Amino acid sequence: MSENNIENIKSQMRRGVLEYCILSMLDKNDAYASELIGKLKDARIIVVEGTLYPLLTRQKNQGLLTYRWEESSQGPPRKYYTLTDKGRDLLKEMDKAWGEIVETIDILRK
Amino acid sequence: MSENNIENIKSQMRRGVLEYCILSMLDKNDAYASELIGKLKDARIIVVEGTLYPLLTRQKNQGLLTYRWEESSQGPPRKYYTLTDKGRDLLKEMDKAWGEIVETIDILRK
DNA sequence: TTTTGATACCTTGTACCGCAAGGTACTAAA
DNA sequence: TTTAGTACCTTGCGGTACAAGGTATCAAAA
Repeated sequence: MSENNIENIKSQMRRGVLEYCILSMLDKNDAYASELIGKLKDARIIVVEGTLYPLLTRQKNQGLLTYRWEESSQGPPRKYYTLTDKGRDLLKEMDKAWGEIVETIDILRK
Repeated sequence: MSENNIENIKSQMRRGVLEYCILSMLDKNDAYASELIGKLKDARIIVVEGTLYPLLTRQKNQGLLTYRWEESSQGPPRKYYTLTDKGRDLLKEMDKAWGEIVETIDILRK
């Protein structure tokens, strides 16, 4: 119950930064969806497929990302996503917005 | 258009921390809704009434808050909210969760 | 005394988004 | 030829922020 509650809270907090995380990761390296999910899990940010796929599609439709298909040596082909210039610009704005929020919370908690 | 987009992003980011902000503020002082809205606005976290009132009611129903009515020298009576022990406990968990997320983003951005 | 402005409470309808669950398809190994 | 692993994607549901509109109290101005 309390477990459930805090999980819910964490999920809420993640909500706001998920887009930011995706763009951040793609800023460093192109990646495909399953890969991103794995990395986020490692970073203790749990995301399920039903969340990520629509998100990537949304970002692509907004012109923040593009993708290309690449064959895999094992398994089906992968859809590698790449940040566009527009995506990079937005990422910079997100950096600023994130910094502001962190700062604000810091002040509120003192 | 781009303006709109970044505002949306900020709104999303706020989304995850709003509950946390409310409990944090009430941890320091009892307060009533309009007062909280004002303080959040000062902290550059914009929240409208239609967001805050249901949120406070939700937190109250979860046993995180209680309230009492107090007369005002000018204007209608005010509903002062107070953190419960349960609310304080949850706040501690939120502190931890928030710290983790900030740390994670920090790593992802490097 | 009635109207206006400020303060404070609250609700309804809409849109968005994360999640659970389920589905398809390709490849390799058993 | 069936099973396991990988990778893609969609549908339905529930929760939540926001826009907009509504009610009530009090004090001061008209």
